Amino acid sequence: MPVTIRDVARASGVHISTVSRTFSAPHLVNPETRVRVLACAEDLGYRPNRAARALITGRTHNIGLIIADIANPFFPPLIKAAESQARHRDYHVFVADTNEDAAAEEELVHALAKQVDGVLLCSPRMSNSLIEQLSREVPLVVVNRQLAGLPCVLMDVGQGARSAIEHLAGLGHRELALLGGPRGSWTSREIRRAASAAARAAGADLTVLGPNPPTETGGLAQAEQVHRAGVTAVLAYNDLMAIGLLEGLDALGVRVPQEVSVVGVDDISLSRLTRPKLTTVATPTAAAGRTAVDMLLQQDTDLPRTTRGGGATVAVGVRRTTAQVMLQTELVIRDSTGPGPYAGRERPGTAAAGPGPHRRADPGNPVVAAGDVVAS
Amino acid sequence: MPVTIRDVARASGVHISTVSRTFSAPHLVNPETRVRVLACAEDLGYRPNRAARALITGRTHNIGLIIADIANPFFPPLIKAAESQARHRDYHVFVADTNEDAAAEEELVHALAKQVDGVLLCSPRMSNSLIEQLSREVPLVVVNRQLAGLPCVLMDVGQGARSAIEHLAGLGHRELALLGGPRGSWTSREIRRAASAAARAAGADLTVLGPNPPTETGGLAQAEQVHRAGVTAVLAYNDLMAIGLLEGLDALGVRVPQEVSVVGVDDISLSRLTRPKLTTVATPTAAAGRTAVDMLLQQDTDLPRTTRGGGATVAVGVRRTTAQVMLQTELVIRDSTGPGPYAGRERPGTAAAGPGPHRRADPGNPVVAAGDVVAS
DNA sequence: CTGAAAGCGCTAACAA
DNA sequence: TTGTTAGCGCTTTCAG
Repeated sequence: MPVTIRDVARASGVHISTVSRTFSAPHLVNPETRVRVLACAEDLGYRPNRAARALITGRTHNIGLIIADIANPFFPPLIKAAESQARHRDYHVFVADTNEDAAAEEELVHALAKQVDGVLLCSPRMSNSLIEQLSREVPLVVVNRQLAGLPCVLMDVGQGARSAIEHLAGLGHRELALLGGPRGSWTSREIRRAASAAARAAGADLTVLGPNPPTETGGLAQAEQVHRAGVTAVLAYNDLMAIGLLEGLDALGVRVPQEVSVVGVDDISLSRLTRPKLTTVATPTAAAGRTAVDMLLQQDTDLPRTTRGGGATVAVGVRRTTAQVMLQTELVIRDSTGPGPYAGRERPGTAAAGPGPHRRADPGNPVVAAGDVVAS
Repeated sequence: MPVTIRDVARASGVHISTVSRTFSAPHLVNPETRVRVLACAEDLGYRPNRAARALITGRTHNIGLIIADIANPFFPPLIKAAESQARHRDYHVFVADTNEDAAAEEELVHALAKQVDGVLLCSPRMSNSLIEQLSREVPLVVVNRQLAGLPCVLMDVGQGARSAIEHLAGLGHRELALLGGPRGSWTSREIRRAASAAARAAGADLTVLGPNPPTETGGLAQAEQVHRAGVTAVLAYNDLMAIGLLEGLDALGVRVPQEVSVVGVDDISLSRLTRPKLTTVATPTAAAGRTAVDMLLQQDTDLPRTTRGGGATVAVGVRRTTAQVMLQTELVIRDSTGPGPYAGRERPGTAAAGPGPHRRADPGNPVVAAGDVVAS
């Protein structure tokens, strides 16, 4: 039933290799033959079998996308952008969900390795050394994790956390808390590092609570702790946790932002819909997805996979280019942050309202323009 | 570099066909040989190449998942459940996003057809006849669309819409509006049909506004119309639109539920987070994903794909079983609905508060238990 | 129970 | 420019 190259060859009266060439190297075939073959292919509804093709070319034209949790609203825009970008370049995307489980990540990379030309590892939870090891099995691009020898797409959450803390300190908050993210998260460490430094610089205390699951429940569960700790402002690992915290504080009768200010990270679409609307550090998720795919496919074109004869695969020359791209983040000030107990004191210039609200601007297409290359 | 069946054969001193059997028909191989082969495979890190295998078996062990819009929060839980269920059964999932575009759907089915054993079409926008035609190219399971000859997973939004309208009428609303969904959506038609009938039965007027894009913006854009139409209660095609409407009404200074009641459909996680919390018809998205995958794989096991000799593919006997599964929905009453102008009049028994709030219960694993088979 | 051989759909030398 | 041939990694008859 499925129509193969042979059917087309028969129909157009040429050898199958001519049909093959018509699709994979059209310039090597006589224009007249080409149109005839194309016509036959068309009305037989022929489509090359990519898997069969992959067997010999070594390129599947598929990529893998490994995601910690598809249901976490942070990821869908990234998935969508990655899939769209991949498809524009004639690649298809396997999507796999690991449920935030490091072991599942490893297994998935193995399972997908032979079926794809490369894998995007998004917010991985496994160790750096394991990632490096896996990268010898299949080309990898890592999102939200910095690794020396590998191409990475990073979001500058450090800068974001700093802005958030400065915003809060500027509003007169001195007792701050940080709701940490999950164990193994590079993002969580970055936020913690930057937030601690910024708090110190601003002469504020920062209590770290966590690690926590990066979910609404995770935030909700810490509401009482936050309340008891007597802090007046909280930075959460992500918006989901911030929203959970909002709910928890509401249940405890704590008013936001009058008694406690809350800042999230990500700017998921939900954050404009809570009451109060969430102040948050916007991360360019869609751009990250596009960029990561670009980097993976770039690498893919650079690296010849197979050489005929002997069946041995020979890595020809080209060393992997391991650019690391850092995408900018931006503090979006909404309604969940307000003046703290020291407002107007000690830092007169900045205490009033902070800078005017920013709107998140999702960067456009170009890879390099989307961020700064921090290493290569 | 990639280790093949031949490497394992060499290492364990047997013929490649024995290695092959060790993996695809272990019972046909001497236990002692088997363990030896397995051991060699293990420490060489051998994994069968599924694409090569597919070439001869006719089964790729992949499925395709075609989604109108990954970023629409309705879909991620479905994708997650489908991917998880597929993987449990040793299948991988291609995910593709169509941006609500019917033409893209068709192209994607073609593009994926050869690489998968079947495709899940979720909330398709293309015509029934086209879907039927495509189903001759690759096994299809359709979610949120009813088609005579094809396996479908449906959610009983008709019942849901009826409950919603009855709930509103019971609260004393007589002037109702329906925000319709996108053109080509079966769900939208079902809701409209059921809502109209229920309104008529309750002696209420129902103004239909639409079609609309199934997004927050789509709902927001209709706020003024709703206000101007003078209705006191609105049923929206989905939660996203309902939430947009909430925002729009808020901007117009219209209070919910005091002046206008709003009901959504889907019960996306967001709906518990808006203020007021959204009353909505919960749809069992995760169960739909699982069920659809089950039906697809069931079909896949039923339908032998290839027969050796002559290379012709022969459909052997078995007719496709085209069960249609209808999953239950449930009205979840929260804070966006309240008494209307006729509260307490004319229908004394029901006007007060309606039935107590329900919590959405996501049905468990089993396919058939998850709903009623309405046809087969 | 195991080996030999053919071939899935396709591409890539090599010859003509 | 086209046909011939070998073979990608694997499964599956068919003999032995």
